Order: sequence, then C-alpha cells, then structure tokens
Amino acid sequence: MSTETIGEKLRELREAKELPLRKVAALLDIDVAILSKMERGERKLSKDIVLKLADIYGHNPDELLVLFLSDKIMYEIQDEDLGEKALKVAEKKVKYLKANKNK
Amino acid sequence: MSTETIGEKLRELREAKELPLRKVAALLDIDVAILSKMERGERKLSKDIVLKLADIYGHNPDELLVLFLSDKIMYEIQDEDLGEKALKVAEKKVKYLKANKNK
DNA sequence: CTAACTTTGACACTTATTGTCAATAGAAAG
DNA sequence: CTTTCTATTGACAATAAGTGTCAAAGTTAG
Repeated sequence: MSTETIGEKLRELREAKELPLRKVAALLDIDVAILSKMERGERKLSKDIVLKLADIYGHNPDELLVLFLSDKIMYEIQDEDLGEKALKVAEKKVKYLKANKNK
Repeated sequence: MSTETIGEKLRELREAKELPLRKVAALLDIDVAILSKMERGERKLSKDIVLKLADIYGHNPDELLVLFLSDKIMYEIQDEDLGEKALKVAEKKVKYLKANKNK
C-alpha cells in the first residue's frame, strides 16, 4: 500500500527492527515523546528527521521522502472537492517549470 | 496558461475590471497593502478571500480555487527532485480515500 | 508486582503569520 | 513643478502555529 502515511511507515520500520522509541530518539537526539507523536501523525516531521531515520533503519531514503512529501500535499488538499484537479494542475506546473528551468 | 499563480490571475481579473486595489480592498475589508502583496505572491491568500474575489470579479470560483490549491501544493514541493513522484502518490491517496469514503 | 515501553497533556519558548500604519515611489493631469 | 490617485515597501505589534522539555499516566511483558 502506498496509501499509508509517513508516520505509519516509520513505525513499521522501527518495529521491524525491534527498536524502542527510546533508542531511536536517542540517535536522533530528540525527546521520546516527539518521536512517538511523529509516528502517530500528531507532530510534523522534517525532511532532516526523515533522512536520518532512513539511515537508521537502512531504508531507501527516496521512498520515505516521497511519502513525506505526499503527506504534506495531502494535508493541503484534505477535504477539498477540487483536490484532484489541483493535483493535476500542479503536475502541469511542475512539468512546465522543468521544461523551462534553463531560462 | 494554467501555469500562472493565483496572484497573477487575480491581478489580471482586477485590471480587466479596471478596479483599483483601494476599492477591492474596501470590499474585502482588508488593508490595501495586504491585497497588493497577495497579488504579487508576497502574502498568502486564504480560501475565504479567493471566494470573495471570485464573487467581486464575477469569475468562476472553482477555477480560482484550483489555482489557489495548486499554488499551495507547489509551495510544498518546490525545489524537491521527488516532487512529481510525490504528486502521483498523492493522487493515489486521494483516489483511495474517495473510493473508501463510506467506510 | 515490576520494569520497560509508550502515550498524553501541560508548559514555556521560539518562529511564522497577520493586520495596521506610514513613508516612499510611480504615473497621469493640470 | 505640484497635485492627485495608485501601488509598493518596510517597520511594528499582535496573534497564531510550531517546537522542545518534562512529568504523569497508560500499556504490555515477564
């Protein structure tokens, strides 16, 4: 499933390694409470934390970053009827920018 | 072009009607400075303001909302190499949620 | 029960966002 | 050049949002 959130994915990875929040939080040098909340989507993650966790869990960082970014996108369009249309327009914009990045 | 920003579009609409910032700002009950900055992308717009402007300019609100939302999305993925992938994953998530909205 | 792990909520602190205002700049008209 | 209307800019205070820290309470396994 790619419908899971970055938090859910990170919890899966941590539990697969059988690492307690305590140890991972220590490696990240943050409070256990914050990491707990991040995994449950109660606190926002940062790109920096996501990359560090990819390293700690030995997981592909790009996959986690995509989940992280798509979560941020979902947050912007949640409950919006026009969300899907907005995503398509955003794709057009990205492609347009990529095609004209030299200018 | 759908590559324009919501701010640029709103300025176009206002100038097409030959309305000064002063008058539109009065209708919105906000400061002229804020409206000026919103049109130039220096301040964030709110959904509420966008809808009021659609009404003032007699323009399709959905089209403006899509531009507004896609701008917010673009802001989240700007400068990200994985932006396009994240958009596709977000689309999947939206479709998944829509298919399971009854549950 | 005890011990390790996790969740929750309160709090102070910092950063971002917002509204208000006045000064400045630009263009058109007399 | 001066007046007038319009738009931009930057400073400021007020508010909201995000962050880190801590302790208490809940959960689970032995």
